[in-house]
Amino acid sequence: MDFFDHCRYSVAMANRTLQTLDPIACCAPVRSDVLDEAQAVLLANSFAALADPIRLRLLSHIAAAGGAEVCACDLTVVSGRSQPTVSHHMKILVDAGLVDRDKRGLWVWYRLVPSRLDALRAVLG
Amino acid sequence: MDFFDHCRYSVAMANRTLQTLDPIACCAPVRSDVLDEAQAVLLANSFAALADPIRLRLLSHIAAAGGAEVCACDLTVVSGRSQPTVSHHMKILVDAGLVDRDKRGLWVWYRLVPSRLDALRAVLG
DNA sequence: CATCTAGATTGATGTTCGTCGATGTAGTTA
DNA sequence: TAACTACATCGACGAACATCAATCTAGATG
Repeated sequence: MDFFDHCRYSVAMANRTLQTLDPIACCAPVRSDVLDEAQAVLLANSFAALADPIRLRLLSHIAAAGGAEVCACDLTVVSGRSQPTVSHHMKILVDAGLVDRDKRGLWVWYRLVPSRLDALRAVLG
Repeated sequence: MDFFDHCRYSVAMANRTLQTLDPIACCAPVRSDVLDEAQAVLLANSFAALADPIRLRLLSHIAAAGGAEVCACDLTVVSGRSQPTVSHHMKILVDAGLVDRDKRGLWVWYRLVPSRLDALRAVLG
């Protein structure tokens, strides 16, 4: 089975007409991607920050503050994890640009970065 | 430093007025989350499917087909990975509900599930 | 100065993940 | 039937991750 058999098969099996498409483009083994390697790595890193239940709940808690800031001292209770673990997860959220960190005196305050979430939403649209 | 000192400190340091807010709500150590544990686990699983550069490029390639289907046989070249690795990643995308799988004859065809991506977008908004 | 406190960092441990060669399986071809 | 093909699964390996006790650091307090 050669290249054009492959094309014909795809047409028959997909049960669609391809008259308006270039028969070469329809089966080209290499197609130019929307995402290049570098973009994919950056985006994957952002989504990885969201790929943990604890971080999602921490983020949700901060988001629920409605633009106000949330004290780090409350987050251990919210997440049910130890202080070092919460600190670790918050660092990941801050590094991903999803949350801003501000230390004032002994306490650390976090607030959402809505533009960063908007950017991720745009990627999914 | 007691509970109310904590409140006063937060007010002073945040340099914001809190007249319109309940002083107890402002510093409540436990606040009801938007996401409960179960929701967070489910969502984290979906985002984890997007948290890999290879999977993002595979998804992007399928999305670039504009609603049409893409043959699995093209994806090894697109991703630059071995056939078992691609199969592994596509299973994760299918299990996450982001992609539909259809085997016809010897070939497997994938297509995007836009509603699933929309659902994730809604979570970020 | 010494003491106390909130949070970051370190180090160690068990788990999960990405990867691919080898093999299995369903479907096609001759 | 036997040979071939496209994809899935298995098994193993190294890398990355989540977790927390112990420790460090910066800032406040006395």
